[in-house]
Amino acid sequence: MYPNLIKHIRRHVELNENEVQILLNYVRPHNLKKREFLLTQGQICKGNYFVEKGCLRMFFIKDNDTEQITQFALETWWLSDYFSIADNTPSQYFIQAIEKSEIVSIDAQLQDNLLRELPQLERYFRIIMHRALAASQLRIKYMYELSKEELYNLFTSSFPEFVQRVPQYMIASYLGLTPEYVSELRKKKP
Amino acid sequence: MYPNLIKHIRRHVELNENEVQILLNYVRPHNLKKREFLLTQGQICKGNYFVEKGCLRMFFIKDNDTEQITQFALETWWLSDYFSIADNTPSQYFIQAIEKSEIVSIDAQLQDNLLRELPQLERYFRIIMHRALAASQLRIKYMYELSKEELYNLFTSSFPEFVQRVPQYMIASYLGLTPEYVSELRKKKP
DNA sequence: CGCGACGTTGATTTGCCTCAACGATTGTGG
DNA sequence: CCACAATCGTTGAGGCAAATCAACGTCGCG
Repeated sequence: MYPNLIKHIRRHVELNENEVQILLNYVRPHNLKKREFLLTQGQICKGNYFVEKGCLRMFFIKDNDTEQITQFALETWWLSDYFSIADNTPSQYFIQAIEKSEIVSIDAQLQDNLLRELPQLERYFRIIMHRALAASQLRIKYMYELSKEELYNLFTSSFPEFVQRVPQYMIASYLGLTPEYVSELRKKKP
Repeated sequence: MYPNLIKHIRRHVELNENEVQILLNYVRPHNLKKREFLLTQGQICKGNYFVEKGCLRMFFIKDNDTEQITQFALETWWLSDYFSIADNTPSQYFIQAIEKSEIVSIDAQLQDNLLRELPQLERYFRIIMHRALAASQLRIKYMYELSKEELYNLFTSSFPEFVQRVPQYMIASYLGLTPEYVSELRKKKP
């Protein structure tokens, strides 16, 4: 049951079999088909989502009616609208499965109870949030530092397997450039 | 002693007088003059910095030798290179006082011991990291969503008092635009 | 006073977008 | 299993937001 989640937690804190059972009372499975949604704009984001298997994207709609992807999540990544969860405010985002996916969620309402029962998870989630924040800081640095072309080259050489897995226009969207321009860049250096 | 820090922690978790004393064993004051540095590029970031009074900026140097500001920190904000702390790797950043400032730091090496002595701080820092991550997600959304002009207008109308406090070229740098262009925007709508 | 830090102005350039049109591939209902 | 429509990627022409470059005003401070 959720081997990736349990393994991931145990990489950071202790969790015996009994405690695993307690945890399981608080989590919910979501088996998603390709293109199925976990969250849509206007809803309050109710969960923190862990990818057991598959792949998610988070995006919002810009004024010109195009989708702007802000996050991907692969196996063992957590994904959520942390602003909506923190302030209990309607989300601006959609979260959608890019492919058939197995997701585990922890309900935001119940998370406090869970953390009271298993206090070591305070530590686990602190570490997870810390790492996510580090990643976010680095990403912002790249956005300031690199041209669109450099961003594209860095991303494709850092995640070659991922680039195979998802359509090109999603990579383009995530990097903040147009599909047309990605095409131009690909022609440039094959 | 550090009234803002204690008050800030107590806004999120319980902390009695005895526990405050324990905390004080782990924190260090830094009284900074204007332009003094807490961190310079190449050092491993050793602390998480809380602004009791004053104002910090974090920046790195781009290839064209210009300073790129990535973060400001005002009173009651925490600031650090979370990547350098997490991976114990040399920082790419400088952290500098913009004005005379009183900073409190928690040493990264000792933080684990502190958290073992005061486990409720696991919760406090989880919440802090969560909020910082929410802010970072929102900022990335704005970077994708808004033009430079809209970014500038949003920032100046959101933080009018802060805009008075720091030189204009720093605002420009943080928003990723040139001082010349800020000048043009200011002329446009006074 | 004079020098360095800060802001402004205008001319020119460019990275990347927009728009429109056209292949190639995928998948789906009849 | 084929027809045909989406979906996805490519190409080229033209345009614009914002950068670069250079030069000059101005203020505060040692």
